[in-house]
Amino acid sequence: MSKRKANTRQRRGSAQPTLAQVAELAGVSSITASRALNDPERVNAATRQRILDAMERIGYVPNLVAGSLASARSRFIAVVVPSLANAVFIEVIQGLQATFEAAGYQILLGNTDYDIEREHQLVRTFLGWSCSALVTAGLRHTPACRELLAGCNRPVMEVMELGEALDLNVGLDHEEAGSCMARHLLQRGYRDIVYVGARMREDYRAAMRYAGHRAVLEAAGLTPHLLELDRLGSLEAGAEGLERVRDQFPGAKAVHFANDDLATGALLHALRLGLRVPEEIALAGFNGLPLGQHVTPRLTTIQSSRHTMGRLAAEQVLRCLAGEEIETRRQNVGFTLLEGEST
Amino acid sequence: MSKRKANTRQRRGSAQPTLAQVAELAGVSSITASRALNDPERVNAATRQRILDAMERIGYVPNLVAGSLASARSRFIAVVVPSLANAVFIEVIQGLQATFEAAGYQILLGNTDYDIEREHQLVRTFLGWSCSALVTAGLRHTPACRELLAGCNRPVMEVMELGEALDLNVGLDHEEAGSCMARHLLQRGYRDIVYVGARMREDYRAAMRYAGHRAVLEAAGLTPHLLELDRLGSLEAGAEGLERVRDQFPGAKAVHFANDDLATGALLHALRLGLRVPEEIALAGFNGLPLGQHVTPRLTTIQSSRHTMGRLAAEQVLRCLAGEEIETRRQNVGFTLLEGEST
DNA sequence: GTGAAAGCGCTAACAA
DNA sequence: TTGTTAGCGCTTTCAC
Repeated sequence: MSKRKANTRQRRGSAQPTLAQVAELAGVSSITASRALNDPERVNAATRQRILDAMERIGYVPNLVAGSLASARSRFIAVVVPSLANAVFIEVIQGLQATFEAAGYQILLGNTDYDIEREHQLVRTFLGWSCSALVTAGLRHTPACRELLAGCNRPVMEVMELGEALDLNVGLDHEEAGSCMARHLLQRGYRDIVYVGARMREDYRAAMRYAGHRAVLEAAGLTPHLLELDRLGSLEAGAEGLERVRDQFPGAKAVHFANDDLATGALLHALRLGLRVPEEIALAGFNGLPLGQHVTPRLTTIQSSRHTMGRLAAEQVLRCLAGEEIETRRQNVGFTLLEGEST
Repeated sequence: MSKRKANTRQRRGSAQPTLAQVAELAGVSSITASRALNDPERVNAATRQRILDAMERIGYVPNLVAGSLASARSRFIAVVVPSLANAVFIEVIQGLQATFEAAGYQILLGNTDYDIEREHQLVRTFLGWSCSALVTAGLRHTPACRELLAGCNRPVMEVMELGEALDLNVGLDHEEAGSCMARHLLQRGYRDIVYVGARMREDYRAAMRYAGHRAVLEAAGLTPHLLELDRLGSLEAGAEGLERVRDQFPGAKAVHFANDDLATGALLHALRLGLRVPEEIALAGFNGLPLGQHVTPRLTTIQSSRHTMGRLAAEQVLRCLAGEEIETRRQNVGFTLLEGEST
């Protein structure tokens, strides 16, 4: 055969400097260069400095994809939420992010738009990225998704509500929160009470709160009234809710809204209409968003600790990843009734 | 030597089914199984079905890390924002996410907490993940970060403001927005005007708006007054801002706030104090958040289109990734003055 | 339409 | 403290 024709076929070189090049420049093997980054203590200080200098010199950026493939772990935490339009999820994400990023983990964010099929698909994708753990908002999944989560051999954290969790669980009891507010309204003397929800098949935690609300009213011998809006919670929807309550339930004295967006929207709308709150109509919400606490009258609502929920969830997952023994796999962050002047 | 002792050292098997196993079960080679997923047209329909059945049967989840390493591309889009506490960034992210996810890309979200060193670090990390493109909020980066972005050979999109961008740019002219509001206030007859910002070294776009505001006032022969708060914008901070303006600038007739959170906080606080708006004090904001449009009086503000900004940015990046020729690398989404009753 | 071989860039395991 | 070797699971290239 003619000239030793190298059998190296063309390979798309990303043209990025590699660890091997760093190692060569520093006069060490690539594993030593690797250790200089990932396990600095195990490398001689002078050697390490030479390696770091070499990296600097050629502009080395570690290829994390290759590292993950080799080590079969990534520093990704998958976070799956149903919506980004709701401040509540954003705050949970903030709590998660601050804690995970401080520990060197990256968040891989997925938005299901309240579609559990989409959730399943996102979970598959994230598992395909070898994420270290998964955090999902809520306990409801498709059977296939549950199976995937149960068998993935990674910490799985379900936040927001409490219940039969797959693995770890941080949240609050929404039914109890609904009851709490209903009891408050009864205690204030209201009898004609309407609960207003928005897309409760999707926002099923609002339906749980309604269940608690309803149980209290029924136990008191009252008829629960329900109005469901066909759009997600917003100030706009709250205004519409108030209009429709006045139309469909003219005798209503109090309205228990599924969340603060709705309740504040209704409250601001009432002020616009010149309705006296709570004299003519009392309004209550859920979440304890800052907004409701800045309007006059202040909104009566239930304070949930979203940031804490995120932080606790992240801490628990990190503990799990560190191999620590987890004693309490379920944590109840509770809630507080904020009595404003709107009831 | 004794028995053919297999020289296979223990390797952490992730124990997950692999494409090779799928292929074996389906009686094809692994590359065919790969094509059944990534390039279905090139595989015989019956064969493809056999492969998909096999995947289903053994619960195959594609290892995207391995795929990315082999192909040197991921379906990640890095998105770097300075804060998640600000609704504005959330809405841009929503616009980006909806568009990118629909095109099969995942968002890798980074939060710099207004620290451009942290931004640099995040950009390195994301490049290490072979992200397909990067989106950053703003044009300000460390020199090293600029260099990294300029040389990374991927689409780089800078959103929020307009200017000397590295590659692609979608945003609005903040200086002009500040001028626009200042002109509005002058036109309404206000002369004693205070601009209230919050941490403007970090939120430098607020400083740009102030520059526009200031230029208009100076051109009109008026003295610009500035009050800077040492915390990020919030309803709470807005209330404090109003207090401090009344204290430090007793003659002030109008307050131009750097954003709607501040302005609405001030407006709600004024209502609480029983101050008449705009008779005793006029208040204006920036962003056009729903909140300001639901209070009475409605807040005069500037509407920016965050969702559109995100969508346009994503569309532009996708076009770039598809290899299309980009004619306009800079897009101005503009803004609209919303005249409420607060001025 | 399908397959064989090579290797993406890194790290685990073992060895010195 | 450092190095050798193998291979993570997939896709590219080239060949049929």
